[in-house]
Amino acid sequence: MLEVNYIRENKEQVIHGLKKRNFTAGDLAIIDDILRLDDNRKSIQTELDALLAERNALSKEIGQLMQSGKKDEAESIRQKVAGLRDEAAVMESRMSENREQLQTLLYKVPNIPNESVPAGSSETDNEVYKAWEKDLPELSGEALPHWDLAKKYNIFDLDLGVKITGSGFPVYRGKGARFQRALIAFFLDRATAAGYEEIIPPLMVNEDTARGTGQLPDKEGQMYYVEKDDLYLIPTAEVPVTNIYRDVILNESDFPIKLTGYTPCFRREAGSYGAHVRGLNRVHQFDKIEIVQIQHPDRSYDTLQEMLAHVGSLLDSLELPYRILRLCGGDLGFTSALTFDFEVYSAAQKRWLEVSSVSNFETYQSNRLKLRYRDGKGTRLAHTLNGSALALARIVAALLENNQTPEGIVIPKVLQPYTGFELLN
RNA sequence: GGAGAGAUGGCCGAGUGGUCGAAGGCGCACGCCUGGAAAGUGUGUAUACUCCAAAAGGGUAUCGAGGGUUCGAAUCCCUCUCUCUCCGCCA
Repeated sequence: MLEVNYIRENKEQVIHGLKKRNFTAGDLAIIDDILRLDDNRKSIQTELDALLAERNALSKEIGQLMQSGKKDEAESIRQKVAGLRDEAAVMESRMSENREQLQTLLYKVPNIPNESVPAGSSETDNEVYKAWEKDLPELSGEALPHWDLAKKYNIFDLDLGVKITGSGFPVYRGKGARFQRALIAFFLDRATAAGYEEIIPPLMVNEDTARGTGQLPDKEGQMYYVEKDDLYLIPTAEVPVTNIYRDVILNESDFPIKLTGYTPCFRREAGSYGAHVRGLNRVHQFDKIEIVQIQHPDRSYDTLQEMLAHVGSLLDSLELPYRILRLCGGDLGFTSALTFDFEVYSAAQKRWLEVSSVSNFETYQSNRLKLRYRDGKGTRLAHTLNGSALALARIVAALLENNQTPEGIVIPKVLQPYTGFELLN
């Protein structure tokens, strides 16, 4: 979330940013509400602190009087302090009420979009940041979508997943399973080669962790929740991996922190059906390799570019045609300041599939995480960034479709050492 | 799951109602000492909020978390979480 002081000092900028997220004049009233509550909080605190200071001083006096045997004097002060206590109790409850209200409002304010974020209300307004310059692959009339290819070559089975679990839980088999494992290993190797530390995190997280990266309270319905133990299944490795640095104070020399993690990802994605979401296009469980960086605020946008280049190089290696979009204000995630989406072209479906999302959260997550660094004068919030590198299910879909031949599916060269076969048939 | 013990600063560890944001040690930083180092020695070394135009300097809170008793809580009481030991179960 945003810091109140930031909102106070950059009010015009904040309002400008929220407008880009299509806040109406009515919605924007929240900003003044926040500032008013914060003013209120300050004045209550000043009053309360003074009261407590007096109480502490008098209490100390009582102690001294008691020790020197002046019981009567102590008794009279004691009565005075008892009154102070009641006053303080009232003020404390006003204080906590006020703090709760303020917190609730702050949770409702999304991150301020970066200057470069285009205006717009939906995904159709996203800007093509880097187009695909070469020709798009064309397949013959017999080309099959990946769900048909999966049946033909026994790569994955969604019906079997329904039997075992429910819809949207694919079962990968044989060479399909091996292909999956090859992609994971390839992506992890490339990430570690690029200097990211490999992490295997827990797949379930507690409430504090889910709150730290912003899944709570905004996206509660997206996560599977294990009620008995009060745990959430992770929707992305971003959640447990970034939270490694929750409540941490770094030194400037620690930057950049680069982490990567492979995990299955669980998403409820309630209420989406149709041709659009067939096959692997949208499932409840999929594998993803995530890259996370924690960086000095002055360098986070360079880091974002570095991460874009990393994801791009993976797609280049896999010989997949892709384009990069800069998300508009209306499509930008709640916690993000700037997000680039990578889309891969699926020749059989004749559409672009989102395979990666790379974002700079600036201080929005770190404020919740209390992730700071020392800069000589005091502590400041660090910047957090993350990106998929890459999400498997849709990459698999695109590779199956684009690389299909009458003999089988051609495995990209870079993956062959991992699969042990050149043709998936 | 059952029984017991415990949770104090970056780390170890003292502290059972007032003089405790907290002894002592380690670590770290800076200085002295030294040809240089080690040893020795001196000083400093949490976070958040807040007051002040700012600096300096005040104030408040924080001893796992939350609540309570009290004029006053690291210390007493309650609830929760976590850790350790033993037993049970188990990949």
